[in-house]
Amino acid sequence: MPTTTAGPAQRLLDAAARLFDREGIRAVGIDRILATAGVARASLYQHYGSKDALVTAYLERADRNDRSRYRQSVRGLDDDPLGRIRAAFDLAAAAARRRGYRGCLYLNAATEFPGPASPVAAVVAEHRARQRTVFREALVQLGHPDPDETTARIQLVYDGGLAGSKAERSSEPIERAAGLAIAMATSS
Amino acid sequence: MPTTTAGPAQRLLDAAARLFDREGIRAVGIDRILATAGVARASLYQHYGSKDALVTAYLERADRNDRSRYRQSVRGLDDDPLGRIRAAFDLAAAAARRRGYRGCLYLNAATEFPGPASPVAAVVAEHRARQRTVFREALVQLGHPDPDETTARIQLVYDGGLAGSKAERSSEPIERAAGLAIAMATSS
DNA sequence: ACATTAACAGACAGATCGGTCTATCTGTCC
DNA sequence: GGACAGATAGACCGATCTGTCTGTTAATGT
Repeated sequence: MPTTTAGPAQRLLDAAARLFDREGIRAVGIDRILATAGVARASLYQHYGSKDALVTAYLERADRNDRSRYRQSVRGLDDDPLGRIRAAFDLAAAAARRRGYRGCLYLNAATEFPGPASPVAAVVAEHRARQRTVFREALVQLGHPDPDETTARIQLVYDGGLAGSKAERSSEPIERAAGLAIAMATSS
Repeated sequence: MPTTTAGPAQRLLDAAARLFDREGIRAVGIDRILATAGVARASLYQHYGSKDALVTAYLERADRNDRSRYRQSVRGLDDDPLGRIRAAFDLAAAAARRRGYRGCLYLNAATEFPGPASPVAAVVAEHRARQRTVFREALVQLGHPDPDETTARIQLVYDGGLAGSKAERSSEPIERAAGLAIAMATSS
């Protein structure tokens, strides 16, 4: 059995991710996704039930992928907390260097689907909480005197870096944010 | 002649701003705007020609309003550059304290209308350039040794503050950003 | 060989989208 | 009073939206 081609559910998610990332969620209709994925209309509703459900599935998979990429890039850095912080920013910087970078995928989704009750709000909050945990654990391991405040500051420059890189279409802001974050983490 | 009620053009802009700010641009259709403004369909196309044109008019008016609010809040601060920086952040913090705050209006618009060719991209870029000028002039007046890099850093934390306040639905991030910006501006 | 299942194609429904049009009404200026 | 400009209401257009439905085809397991 040579690799079976990816099933419809997978292909739908792949297509949705590509289109959502490039053009935004509301701007992309079901038909575009179906055509891109080469999947029948009925299959989408069979597997996901609605576009909204597909959207949250897309966000959740993105979060899973981000987490796995991060885990892979910090392999062997258990004793290098600063390296882990740097790795988190490096991943963001790599994303920002890609053509057509549109900034933080989660904040973008929150922009298109406002309201705390929205299912996307939960995914976004979870993503950010995990992100904070990464920073905080590194700071604690570094013996930083004020890990809470510094975690908040690092997330601040992280957010600003992504927003700036999006607006200026340059990786410079997120790289500058990385430098500031490292400085914050190592200062007194 | 007692104040004539605002004309259709004005009412349309008011209604569009209210709805766009709360729900996003793509999420709001023409009909909702017309109903909210109490304006006839033809009047919208008479005055603006298209929804896209209304959107850019909305952005441009927001920018004008922001600028005027800033100018008013720095009246008398010609010799207090630090006060001007603080004023800029205070305005943002006041906005972040309002219920249903959705973050930077311009970045949100850029999210919904990606593409450097989009007419909103120009308005966003202009807004950000003017913002940088405010910071930079204050830093120069302060005699800061590296106004360029510091301007970039202040905009970084400004962006991060707005993004964080949006995501966390709290004014805390933008207030933290204000503190960092002041520190950056006053440090050697 | 046959039943079951999953995916397929595509028609269809109802709503809404942005945008155009006609026709009526209201006020103002001459 | 009569022309005119601007605003009104609302029908209408084609396109597109999400979602449902019918029917067919292909693969699977027993």
